[in-house]
Amino acid sequence: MPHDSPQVLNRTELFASLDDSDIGALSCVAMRRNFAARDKLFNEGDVCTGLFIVVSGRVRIFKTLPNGREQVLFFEGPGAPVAEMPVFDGGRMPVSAAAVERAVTLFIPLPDMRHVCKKHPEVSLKLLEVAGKGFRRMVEILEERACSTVRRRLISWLLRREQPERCDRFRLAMSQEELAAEIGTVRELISRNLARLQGEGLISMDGRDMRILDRTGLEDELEEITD
Amino acid sequence: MPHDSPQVLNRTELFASLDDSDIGALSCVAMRRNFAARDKLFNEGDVCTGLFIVVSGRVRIFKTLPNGREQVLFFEGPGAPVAEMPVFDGGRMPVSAAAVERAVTLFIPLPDMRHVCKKHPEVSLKLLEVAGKGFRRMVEILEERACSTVRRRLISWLLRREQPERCDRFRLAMSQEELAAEIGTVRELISRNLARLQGEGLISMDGRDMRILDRTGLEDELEEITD
DNA sequence: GTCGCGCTGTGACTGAAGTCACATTTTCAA
DNA sequence: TTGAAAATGTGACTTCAGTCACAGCGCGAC
Repeated sequence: MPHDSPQVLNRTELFASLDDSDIGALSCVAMRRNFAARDKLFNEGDVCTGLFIVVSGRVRIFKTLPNGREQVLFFEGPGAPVAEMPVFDGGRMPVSAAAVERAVTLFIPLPDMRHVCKKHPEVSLKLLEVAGKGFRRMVEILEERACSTVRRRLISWLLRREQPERCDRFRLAMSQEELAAEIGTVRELISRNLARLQGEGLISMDGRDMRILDRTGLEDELEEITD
Repeated sequence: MPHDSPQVLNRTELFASLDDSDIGALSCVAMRRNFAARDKLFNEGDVCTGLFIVVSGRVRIFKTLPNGREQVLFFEGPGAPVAEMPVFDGGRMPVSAAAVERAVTLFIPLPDMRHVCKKHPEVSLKLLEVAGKGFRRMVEILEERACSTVRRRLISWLLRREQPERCDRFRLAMSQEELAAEIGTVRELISRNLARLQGEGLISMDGRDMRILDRTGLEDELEEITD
């Protein structure tokens, strides 16, 4: 059912500036692609044939390291473009992408995308904006990995993972293995550090049900100089 | 002497597609800025007011980590744009840049740059291409830092640092301190690892004069599985 | 129920990275 | 030349990440 694509595209930041006829044209070439949880959108090394727009669900962008471990780079939700960057430099994908949960996307083939960019310079500017954010995120990851302990990264993750204020209880939506990948370490260290945080009275946990007991205590620890 | 700017801009990949009148217009707004060795072009956190085009000399792009150490991200030489990425997302600079040696640049203010991009969609596409390369480089750095030892990174640096084939002798153009920053470690480990490589007969050194004795031996070691 | 399997907790160990302190060498300017 | 500052070499030590092995535990399939 491609007839609802215009509504979707309209709402994306990327194409917000396009008029109806152009949105319509885009909708015609955009292909709906559905993915089950954990399905791959593409793999590192794949030739880049176009970009995806997330319609529903979330997509995990990650890099598989030579030692077999994974480093999660981004999560993208509805409205966000995926794989936008390497589209324009002709190279292969440097990272992989997989659906976190069942996800729907629109796939826009590279030639069509180029065409839109030429016709609407604002779209290129938006893409550059997205690229900029991606770059900032990479710098952030590098910084975190370069001089932060697993404990700090875990605390930071615990604090950042929910936006609503008084949401100090939540359920871990993933295995410790997966959490480890996101933070850039191994399962055992997650287990140990969670246990230690619990022992120190900073959090409590029952299975995957977590509770933050001393939010300010955790925040304070992040403030301390890293050195 | 802004009259030679057209020649310079003409030769950059970024503006190669512009015609003479547009190059001329750009030249008029481009400001020549000279930097002595080690001068900063800009600092992390600076507001982004435009982009630089390197005319001569080299520029080092780096991130200062919270623990006071530096991680070098890129070196940019003549013709390359610097700080192109964050220009378009309105944010502040996430990284710093400094001249390696005496350097000349052209500074193009943000509004002018935006104007050029709107008028010449190809320039945006080129910028996206540059951004893509930058992203790949960041992934590469992340990969290297995440699962490579200092020894491997050092070997890799020794082998990659010169393109001509039979150039197994060369002079270290920087202090061990600076090399450490580039590789992402500290001086002492550089010193130790160089000493060890020498002890193993893989290289020899006399002060900063280096010689690669067993290139294939070094290459072989890089091949070995990282795990 | 109970068998099997994936997930989790933990102790013991290894090895790399980084810190500190200090000795030694180079460099370069007066 | 020489004297101070910068750069380098090195031993001893600490900390932390990661590995291995193995012991529960929870839960669904049958």
